[in-house]
Amino acid sequence: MARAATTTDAFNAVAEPRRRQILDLLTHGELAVNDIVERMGVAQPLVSKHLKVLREVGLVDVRDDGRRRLYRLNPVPLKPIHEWVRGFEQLWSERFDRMDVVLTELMDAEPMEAERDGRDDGGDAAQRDRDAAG
Amino acid sequence: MARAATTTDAFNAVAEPRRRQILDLLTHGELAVNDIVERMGVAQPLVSKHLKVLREVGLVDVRDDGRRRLYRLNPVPLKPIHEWVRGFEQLWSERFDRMDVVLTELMDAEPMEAERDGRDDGGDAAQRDRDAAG
DNA sequence: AGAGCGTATACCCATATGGGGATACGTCAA
DNA sequence: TTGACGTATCCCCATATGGGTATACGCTCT
Repeated sequence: MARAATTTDAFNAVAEPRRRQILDLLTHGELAVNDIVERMGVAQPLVSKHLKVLREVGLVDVRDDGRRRLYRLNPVPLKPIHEWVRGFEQLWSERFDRMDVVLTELMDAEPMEAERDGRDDGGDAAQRDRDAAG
Repeated sequence: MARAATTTDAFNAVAEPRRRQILDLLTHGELAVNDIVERMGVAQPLVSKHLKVLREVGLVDVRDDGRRRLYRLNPVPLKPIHEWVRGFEQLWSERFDRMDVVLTELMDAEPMEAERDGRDDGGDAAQRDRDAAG
């Protein structure tokens, strides 16, 4: 075997930068292939291929408009990704939790946001038993 | 060219199911390669390879423990992913239109937080002008 | 019908991938 | 030191990929 088909799930579909870019573009609303081609500056066939992948994963919907095809974003398949990553969100905040050194590190590394507010939404894996760690 | 190197960014690293699985496992705390091998039931070299990728992307840290190597999760590189996907979060709720139905849904779907506290870190594309959509 | 535009496909290539098997390397146990 | 264990690497393969170019398909307009 080689690698799993990219067209399999959103995770793979989104792993490709150009595909992400397309999704970003579609965020602004429906776009015809050519619009995307222009905005991305890549060959049309390329765009069509990427769109195909996105279509197969369900990240975009198509609509015929005369001789054009309007693509529309369908963010729903991103949900699993969001959910999965969300499980780790607390970790990169809580990393402090039982850390000590880390605190220092963070202090001068990124003093910005992303920590306070003890949200414990649905972190499946994440905090389940991070105590088993130490 | 072929595809971009998987080792390039977290997006790619995480596109591989096994790699995600490893990260999930590491959620419970440090693990030696063999632990992972057992829990996943795949060949050891395979695991080592995946770990290498994860290492290169910074998703795991290694620590030497005698003849074992303990791997530890480092969720930080997931942040960009989280942030990117988060930009779409609203969309898959707003999809119905933009605020009407959604409001209701939000009400009883996630009464929690997750948006208040005006962190607007990386919501690049997403809501920028979803009004251009209609 | 014919011309032209917009898009999808087909085909070809180079390459990185995930996986397998064997093995080298480093560390601990005798 | 020798042997066993734990892990990383090496080499090999099949395959899917992203990209390029050419072309086929579909629709619109004249």
